[in-house]
Amino acid sequence: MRTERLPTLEDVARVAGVSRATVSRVINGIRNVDPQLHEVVWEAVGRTGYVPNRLARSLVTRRSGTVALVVSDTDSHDDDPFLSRFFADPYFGRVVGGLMSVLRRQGVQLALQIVGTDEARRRFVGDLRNGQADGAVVLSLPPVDPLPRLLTDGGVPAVQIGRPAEPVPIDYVDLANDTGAALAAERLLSRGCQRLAMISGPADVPASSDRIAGFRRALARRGHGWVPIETGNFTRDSGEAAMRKLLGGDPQPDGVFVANDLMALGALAAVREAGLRVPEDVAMVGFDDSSAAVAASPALTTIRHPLEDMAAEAARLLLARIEDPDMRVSSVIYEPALVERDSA
Amino acid sequence: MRTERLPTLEDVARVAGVSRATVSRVINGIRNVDPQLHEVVWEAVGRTGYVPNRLARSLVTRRSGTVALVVSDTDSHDDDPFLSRFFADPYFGRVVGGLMSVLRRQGVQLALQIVGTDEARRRFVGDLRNGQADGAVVLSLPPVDPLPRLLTDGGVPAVQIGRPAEPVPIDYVDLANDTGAALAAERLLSRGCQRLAMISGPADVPASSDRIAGFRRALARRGHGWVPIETGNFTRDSGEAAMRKLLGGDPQPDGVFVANDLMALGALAAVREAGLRVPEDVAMVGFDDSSAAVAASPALTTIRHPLEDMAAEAARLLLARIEDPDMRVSSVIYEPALVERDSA
DNA sequence: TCGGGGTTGGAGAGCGCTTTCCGAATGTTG
DNA sequence: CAACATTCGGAAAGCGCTCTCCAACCCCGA
Repeated sequence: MRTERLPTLEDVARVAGVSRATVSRVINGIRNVDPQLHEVVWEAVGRTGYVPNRLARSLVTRRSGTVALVVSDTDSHDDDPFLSRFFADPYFGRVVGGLMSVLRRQGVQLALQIVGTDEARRRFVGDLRNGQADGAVVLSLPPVDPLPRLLTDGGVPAVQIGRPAEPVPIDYVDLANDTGAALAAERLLSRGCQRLAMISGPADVPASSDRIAGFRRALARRGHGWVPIETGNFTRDSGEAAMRKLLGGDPQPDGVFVANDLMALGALAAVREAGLRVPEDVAMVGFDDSSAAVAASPALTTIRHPLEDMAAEAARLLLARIEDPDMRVSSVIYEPALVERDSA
Repeated sequence: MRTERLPTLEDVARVAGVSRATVSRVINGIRNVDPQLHEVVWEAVGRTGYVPNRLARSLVTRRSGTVALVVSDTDSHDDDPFLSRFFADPYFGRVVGGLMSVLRRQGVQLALQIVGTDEARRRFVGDLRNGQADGAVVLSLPPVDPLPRLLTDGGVPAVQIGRPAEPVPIDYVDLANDTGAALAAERLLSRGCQRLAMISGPADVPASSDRIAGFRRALARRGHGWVPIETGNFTRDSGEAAMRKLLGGDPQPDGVFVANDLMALGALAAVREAGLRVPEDVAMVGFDDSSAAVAASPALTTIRHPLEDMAAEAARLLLARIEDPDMRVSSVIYEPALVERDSA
């Protein structure tokens, strides 16, 4: 069976006794076709087991029925351990799941791309302009990423997940990171914590700086001034290290907002190591509501965000822009929620 | 910039003052081309910003430079909550990461597909035979899946991750699930547990039945007879329920092997609820070494498997089969390892 | 000087599909 | 019944590329 040629339009046409053009019309549901012929053609399609060749079709229509999910990284070469960690994190899968939930229904395919160099980005944009995919969902790893600009300049429909660090006229969906941080601050305050602190992510990534800003602003509004902030890099170990530093400081914090659950896991360990209890001595709220939050002990009070919904919206936005490239550039911001558990 | 046509081979040829054919030869690195012309052509390519149109190229070469990662489900229709859980699980991402680590290096793209119905499967195979992708990596969700057979019958290069439930002449990579279970059994035994039990996954999925068989066999070899086995479905809650049943039984187990970490989390809760301690009263070993294992309290002793490596090997296997479709069908089995932590 | 073998590069035929353009057939009206 | 509008289906021109032929040309020995 291997090498046998698949039936083409031509074959179906022959079987149905009509021309290629007619078969094409029937398959694509263009009216102007006698209902009788219509039926004859469909039968021939069934009989031959014909499956349209998407490649050939795309070549002429300039529509591929595919969108690309592009992970944009900088200077990453082949064995980037950071990338591998990125894929292992549920974040990636949740995005894919959210995208798929809407794309699938529209019969749109998802192609995955990683671009780690400027050359790769250039080719990627070229491929899209060549019709390889109809648009792109962008996942930026580095804080500042040239890709969104390249895409918009190239006239490629694109949606970014997460606010772009630099202003670029691109559609995006994002989380109200500042609101989430404020939620955390209020939680800590309302349980009576006096000496707050924060463990943040890298200050140059937007999600991170928004969380810092939101936390600070919420405290300021409640009359609290400066608070110590230690910077981690979203890994467990960096959270542990940061917490150690915080605990060694003066005053020792009695309430900590940690910018993601993974770091909070490390922070929890550091607190335990110091012989202190959570939440009695140090209250803690995380961010993400990852599976680690439930597994942690004590279970983590944290901030949940609807990543699947966000990704689904990104897909819808992208589809809309593909349909109408002149649509006004827009962004959709989702609100996070506090999940109360045992750590604060 | 939006609608401007991209340069084609023809354009490059005109700029370089040669024929289309020559440019094609240069781009594809076919010798037989005067070094001087070679240079002229490359310069023209640079000057025009030419990017080959993959679609057009694939149409004629019947090679797409793409492989498909297909998630095969049955009777799943649009909003399958199970599917969404599947994507949120690190399993999916780790597979993608592993695949990408080798595909990327070869300049091969990954396309993601979900097929939930027989019709979808049929079209999928048709698309592949039409050259949409050069091969497929199969991830089967249901215990028995018609897709592998369809693929091999259609002569489509394919590799499955995980042993197929029914014998199908398809390449696959798998984990020595039985060895992993045996490792768990030995650990429990060697710490002096007398009354062992197991919480398994659905008995009809191969990974699950292999773990059951491995566990039973290891115990038998050490002279232990029948042990109670409760069946869960790999979710946290099912693990909790199963553990409750086990604890209500007689004799009450003092050592439990749980077929994945997520269920172990639930089991841990059930033990705590019963007022018992882990590992003193009940020792527990999980499976997967997921991030939940570290976060759990006590941290889970568990079985680690090299999923990224397995996926990478799957990619290599697939590439090899694409290269040589007549290659002997093969499978690669990976050995798991015990990760000692606090629960056993 | 001529002919043979080996290179090079161009012309052109597709890959499988969509879609414009037209002629034929049918229906409608005065 | 002529004149026109309307519907329908076929022929054929591409979409951008690869690759098989084949003609032109080179170098060499006879």
